[in-house]
Amino acid sequence: MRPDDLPVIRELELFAGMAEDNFEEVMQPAYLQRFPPQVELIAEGDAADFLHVVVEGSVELFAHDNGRETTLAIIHPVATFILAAVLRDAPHLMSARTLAPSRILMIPSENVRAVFERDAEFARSIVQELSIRYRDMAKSLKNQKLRTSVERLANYLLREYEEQGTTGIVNLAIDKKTLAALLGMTPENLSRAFNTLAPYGVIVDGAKISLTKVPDLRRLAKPNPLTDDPGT
Amino acid sequence: MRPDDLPVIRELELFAGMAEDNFEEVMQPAYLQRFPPQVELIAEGDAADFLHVVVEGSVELFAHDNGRETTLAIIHPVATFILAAVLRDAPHLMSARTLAPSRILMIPSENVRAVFERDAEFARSIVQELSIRYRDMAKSLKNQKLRTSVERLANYLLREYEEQGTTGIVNLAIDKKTLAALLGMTPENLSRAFNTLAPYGVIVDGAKISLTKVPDLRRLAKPNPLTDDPGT
DNA sequence: GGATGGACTTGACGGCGGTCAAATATCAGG
DNA sequence: CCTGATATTTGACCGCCGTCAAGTCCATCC
Repeated sequence: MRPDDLPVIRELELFAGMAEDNFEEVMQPAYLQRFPPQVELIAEGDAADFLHVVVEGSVELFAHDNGRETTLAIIHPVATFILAAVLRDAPHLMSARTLAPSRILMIPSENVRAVFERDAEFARSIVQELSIRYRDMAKSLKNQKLRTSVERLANYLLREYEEQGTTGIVNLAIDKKTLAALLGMTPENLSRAFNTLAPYGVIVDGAKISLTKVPDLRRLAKPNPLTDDPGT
Repeated sequence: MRPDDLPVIRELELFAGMAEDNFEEVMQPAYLQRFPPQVELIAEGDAADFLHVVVEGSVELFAHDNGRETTLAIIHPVATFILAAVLRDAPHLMSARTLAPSRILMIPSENVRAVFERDAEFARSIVQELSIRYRDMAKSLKNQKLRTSVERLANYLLREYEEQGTTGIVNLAIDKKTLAALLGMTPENLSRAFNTLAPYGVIVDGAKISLTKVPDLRRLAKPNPLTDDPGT
């Protein structure tokens, strides 16, 4: 592990409050590994042996059922994933693969659980993290059940627009195929959804999306903090 | 509160492990109230002032966006709901209404949070509860994104079939309109979905559903523990 | 028993979104 | 710069599912 990685991880909400020696105990057996893109880190049904932290790159959480596959979330640095499975010592409900070249920190589950037992501050952080994850999942379900695919795309673009600093340009961090799966549609349909949004000032140039009529787009999307705002 | 209610609540996973005096501290300011059907207990956006426990009856969790409404879950006794909002002291993402005449226990959020701070066993239980809720939500999202409406209905029937003791009869505990919203479709479409399942031995008589060809139905539904099994 | 209202079903129709196939664009190697 | 592989777009078509409207069924209340 590079010496300058540890402080970044230490500053994660999840680890920020815990006692120093407990932090060391959790990190000591952990190891940081580099992965090329498209490596499957976790398969649905596997035991949750490690808590994962994306230190660099990005990770897609996806799942299968019948022959179909869908994307449930994209994890960007620095963030943890699959906490719930680790805490319950239960099989993973989702698979995970790297999207970009990534560095992943892997902490043995038993160490996480052991320190959770005796560090009250860490327990508190875990509860907050889990609550956020639960609420994000609830928002995704609302998004999926209550909106059409065009509305989901419009809201996604507006969210990225805010996060990327409200310049007129949104850069898609993931390829369109993955975006389609995340938004719950096929790549063909995503392409058509972009065309549908053209009259609302959405101009597509590869991964670079220009938004020239944000108020119009907002009127169409009707964003709702109780469905869209992540991490609250 | 009736004297025989307390032991039932005490036995909930969430409260079972905590110290007796802490349990009393949580329960002392709580109050148990009776509600007729179709009363809105919570509205989306409200502050989470109370942790709720369904002691008797049933409660529907639902949400709005644009003009649309959908059902996200049905809570049966004895179980808590909206834990995550309480723990984060954040606005509710979902509304809640009684479906049947119900008795609801309401525990002030601050008391829950206060005891959480100092009862490690209670903290542990909360983490387990939250993890289960998170995973159930993830399963719902998979169910919704990866299955057609007929498949969702078939899997719902098979789950009820198991829970109701694998007699050939499944009794719908909720009306068809609510079931349709829970499964993410319109009442009209639910009606058609039942017809579609007729060749698979699904016979509808009001709220009484007979399953006469369970193996056939199972072949169609392809149930998957990682999508269907609740509470793991 | 008949009337009233709500729950549920059925039919007609249309649109959203999926599938399949082909065209086009993009990009990494050579 | 060329080439194959991959990503994306487009067109044709169709099925699933939503909407609207009109039944039908059923429980409840005179």
